[in-house]
Amino acid sequence: MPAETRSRRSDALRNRDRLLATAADLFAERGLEVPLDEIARSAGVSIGTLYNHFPTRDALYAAIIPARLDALDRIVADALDVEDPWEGFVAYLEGLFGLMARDRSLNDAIAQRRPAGDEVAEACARSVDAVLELIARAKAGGGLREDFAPMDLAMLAAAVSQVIHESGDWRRFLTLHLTGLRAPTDTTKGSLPPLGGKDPSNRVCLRRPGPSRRPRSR
Amino acid sequence: MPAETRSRRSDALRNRDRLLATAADLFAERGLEVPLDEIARSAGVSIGTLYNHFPTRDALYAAIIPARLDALDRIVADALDVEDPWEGFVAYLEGLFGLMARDRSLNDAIAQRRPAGDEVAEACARSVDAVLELIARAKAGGGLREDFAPMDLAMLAAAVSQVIHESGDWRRFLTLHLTGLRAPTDTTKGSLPPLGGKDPSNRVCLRRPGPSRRPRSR
DNA sequence: TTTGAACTTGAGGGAACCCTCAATTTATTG
DNA sequence: CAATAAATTGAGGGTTCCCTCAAGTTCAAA
Repeated sequence: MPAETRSRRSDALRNRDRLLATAADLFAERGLEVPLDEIARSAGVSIGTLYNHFPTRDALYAAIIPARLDALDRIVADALDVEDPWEGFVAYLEGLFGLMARDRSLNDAIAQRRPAGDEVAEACARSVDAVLELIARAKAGGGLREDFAPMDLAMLAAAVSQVIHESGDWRRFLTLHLTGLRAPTDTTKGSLPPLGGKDPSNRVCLRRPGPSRRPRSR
Repeated sequence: MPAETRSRRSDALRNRDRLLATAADLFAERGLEVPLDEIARSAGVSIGTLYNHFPTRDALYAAIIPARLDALDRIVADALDVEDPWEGFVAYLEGLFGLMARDRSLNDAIAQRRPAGDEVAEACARSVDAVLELIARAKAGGGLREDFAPMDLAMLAAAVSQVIHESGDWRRFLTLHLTGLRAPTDTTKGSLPPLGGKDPSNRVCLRRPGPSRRPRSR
């Protein structure tokens, strides 16, 4: 006889889906601390059902994360596809922080470095390799300073996460961080990208400073 | 007759002092969220007594803040005393963040922009003027980029606060932010300050990049 | 020393959130 | 339509922290 002849009940599947959808929304909007009671209520289900499907908050979050991780993988892949090493590095940062800005739970998850579940840890490890590659390439041919360490990226992520949290203009902040606060000196005149405070089409400036600017396409 | 003929009881004064000292310690060490029960217990006093002296958590914190605000005033004054405008600006940042690193409650207070009490708000306003002055001077003669806005300072404070919170090397982060991530180009070769990862005498690099470096004393 | 006001105490009620489990309902299968 | 396994339910117990207040204690003035 087959291993399992009895299939999952339809209402259980429906409830599970509802819970996941609701939790994803609430986590993205308000962070990881949303009361579980509220998630259950919003999903039109009792708290007991929530616990029935997901014994812990982490289990619930672990069931939501994969989609975000896929997005992250895509961002990393895209960044690696960018020809110019510096632009690729910046594209990664922009993608990652954009994701964090759209989903507060990512923000929280990073801040409290508690990788809810092995799957997350694994996916992080997966992307770490790619990120190291991005960094190496940016150092070799993109003008990233040689003493830049992975720790600096972690600090930057933490920093930007807080800027996002306080509804700051994180793109502006990132641009500042990438280029520094100093005005152009006589020798580097004109090398600073604009900050674009209120610009609705807010993009981090990808261009390298200095005279050697060549347009790039992807 | 005099307005108040009856003096405060000695035990009340003693308890108040103990509460303030204990709360200052705990707030500095663990942030603003320390349970009030614990503060009372640590002070060797009942929770009722705490509430008797300080009806709200904010009232308690408001009674603690002045010392920190004085320190902040001193930092601002010292920064204004620095001759070189850029160095003065950096000295202010270093002082402010150093204060935040030593006292997690400052960190929290800034993060949740809830200026526990008018006194705090007033002191902030007081120092804002001086800070604007520092910024203006740094722009005029210190090479601070012209498009730097107070908002950028607020974002930086938020960012550094998170770096501190996660036990990051905030001096390193600050140096990076001040100078940017790009390696020296041909024209600016040698202008980057060292990051000093494990250096125990960790100071933010105050020197201006470029050839025009003159030592300075205070 | 007495006395009254000032002060302290800590049990306890309330709120928010967590999690469990016995009773009930519902889907599926024969 | 039973029969039964699968799911759902929500009241309730646990924890932590907040805050109050009636009863008790201590100071200091007379």
